[in-house]
Amino acid sequence: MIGKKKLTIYDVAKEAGVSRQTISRVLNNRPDVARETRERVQEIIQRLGYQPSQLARSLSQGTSCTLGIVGYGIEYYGPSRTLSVVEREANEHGYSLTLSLTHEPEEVDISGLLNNLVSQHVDGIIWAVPQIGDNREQLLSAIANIYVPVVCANMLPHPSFSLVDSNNLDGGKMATEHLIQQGRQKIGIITGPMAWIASAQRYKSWQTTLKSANLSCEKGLVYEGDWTAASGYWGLLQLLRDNLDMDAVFACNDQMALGVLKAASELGKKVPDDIALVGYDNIPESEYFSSPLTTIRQNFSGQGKKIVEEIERRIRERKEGKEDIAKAEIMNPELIVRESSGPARS
Amino acid sequence: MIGKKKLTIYDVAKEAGVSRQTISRVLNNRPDVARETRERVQEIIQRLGYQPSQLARSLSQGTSCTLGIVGYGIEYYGPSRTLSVVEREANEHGYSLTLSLTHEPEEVDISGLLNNLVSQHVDGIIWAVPQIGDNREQLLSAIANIYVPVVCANMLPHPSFSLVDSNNLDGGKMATEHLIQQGRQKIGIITGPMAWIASAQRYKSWQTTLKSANLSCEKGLVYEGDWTAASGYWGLLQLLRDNLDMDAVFACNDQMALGVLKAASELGKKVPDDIALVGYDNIPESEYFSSPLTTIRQNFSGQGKKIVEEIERRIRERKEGKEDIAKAEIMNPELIVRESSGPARS
DNA sequence: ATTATGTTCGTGAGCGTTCACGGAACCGCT
DNA sequence: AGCGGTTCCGTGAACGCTCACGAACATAAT
Repeated sequence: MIGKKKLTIYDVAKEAGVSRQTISRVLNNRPDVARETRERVQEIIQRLGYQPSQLARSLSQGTSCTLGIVGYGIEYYGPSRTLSVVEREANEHGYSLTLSLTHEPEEVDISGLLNNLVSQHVDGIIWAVPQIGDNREQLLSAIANIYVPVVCANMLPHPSFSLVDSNNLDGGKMATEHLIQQGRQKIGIITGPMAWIASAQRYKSWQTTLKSANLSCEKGLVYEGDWTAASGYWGLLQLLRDNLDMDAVFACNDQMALGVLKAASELGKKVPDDIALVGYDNIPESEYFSSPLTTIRQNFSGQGKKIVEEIERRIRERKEGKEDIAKAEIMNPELIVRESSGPARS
Repeated sequence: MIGKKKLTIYDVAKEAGVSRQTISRVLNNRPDVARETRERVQEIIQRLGYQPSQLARSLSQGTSCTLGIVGYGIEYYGPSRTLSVVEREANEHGYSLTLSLTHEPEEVDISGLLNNLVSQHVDGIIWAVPQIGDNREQLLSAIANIYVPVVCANMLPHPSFSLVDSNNLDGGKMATEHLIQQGRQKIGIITGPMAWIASAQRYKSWQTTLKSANLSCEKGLVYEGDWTAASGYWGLLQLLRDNLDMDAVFACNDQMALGVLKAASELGKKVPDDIALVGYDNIPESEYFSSPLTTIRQNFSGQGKKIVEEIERRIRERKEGKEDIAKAEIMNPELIVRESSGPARS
């Protein structure tokens, strides 16, 4: 259909022999149009295949029914799940999504990103980039010049934005306590990059939980990974070299746990007999690892729902002239027990 | 920054004591502006933090610098990789992305989806939903009413749209031939859902390759999975029950291959000694499976690049008044040999 | 001095909608 | 006949920008 021009409301009006405003009224289900006229217009719209321009509508109404979403790492399980759910929910609420991705989280021009979204008149912004390094500060200063509501995932809370997050402190605690309850005495940890707040929190929980159980949490039991299976593999090698008697590992995501399983098997260590293992995320594959993985499940789909609900609420309240207040919601993760954290060899 | 109104070009013009057109010229780097004026205006824009409305621009210029992308299954590795690369490339070419996802590919209103994108005046549409069931026919009839270029990933070619795909026939052939070369005699297959064209193609290649090697490809060697590790697990159980002497399996994605590994280990079958295994996709984890996975790598990042290049070309050629012709590009996958397909037990 | 050539800038119109207003036609009632 | 109240519909303006045109002025060429 090359060269065919887009139909406008005028074309429909001419065809129906009425004014553009009458067409507009039909399109928006307004009263003040005779039933006979309405039906005739609807028929013509149908026949011509006319589609009103959302663009012109946005300009005229001052609201675009579009949300901007900034994401990171959507090739990984958590972020892509969140994005998927957010899209579905947004759609259900009548919103389209404009997608921006940060590919290298460090050197990104956050202010430029957000301004770009604002220039497209998005009604709200979802910031789904995890807190890494100082990007929270940058975000805060960028938000200061923005007049649409912002909802974040995976940040420390702040009054300038709404927050929906999963409780990493709780998750880390559950994982560690579970290993202790299984009778493990020397529990190592393979963290994600420490610049990630999620990593830091899980690590901190591991530390405090061990401390209060009077177990060792010395530096030698910590390996900083980078979320990849490779780093889990090398992590276990190093931890075991330094701690021959280590009998459990908390891998801060499931991919690294996979690497741990591989390394253990190469070293002739049995999981869970010799080494108990807990992961994080509950990726669908984790149940089918060589030792089905005990892990922490985050409620990504619930998080996605909350995110959209929250942004919808703030947009609505603004429209009604209320002062919208940012809310924070921290969701609880859940321990999924499988075989990888079974009892120690007797 | 609640309540602050968005600045318009008029605000800047008033502040600078010139007309809106002069501001517009500065914004778009047009000539016909005195250097002194230009610098003064730029300074004022900076100081006020003025951001031109992309919306108004789109309406006025008839081009939005926005691409629509329809995706499916972004919680899986391939689609999310593609999306990520496409976003980056689009950005580099100055395009924003409007994201739509189909969550249940069967009952989706394709025409409505595309019309929705068109009503937002996207300059082009990327259809990144795999061919499943009769969605290609639906897509074709929807495209007929659309006047922006469409580029598809993972479909059978057609003159109505450009195509960037990975060669599944080749991939299936490489996998199967490799197993034959390794001396395997009875090679089963665990496919994805047969409604997916990708599944059907990989299956077909498996079949013809075996036939021309005079090996069995009977129905009993085929199990239709659903891409999940679970289906790989059950698939191997069933295949081995029906074929005690089966010595190799082609799992049509890496997740299912993981399930196969699990089932094999439970049955006491060694991989690759008793059963050789080849997967498909080369997900990052596959190297760390209990037996490092031989698999077929698709060049997702190359595909993403081609997709954006192609749509950019068609948009450009249209703008120049040329008649843009749809192109098709089928990229070759690559065999990655690891241990899971090693030689048979002597 | 006159004409041609640039340079710099402003004005009207238009992109495709919706909003706010007002007008015409009809009804029933006094 | 005159009045108020509905019901239905159309016109001007606005959203924020760009395009096409032309005006004003300065400079250079004849």
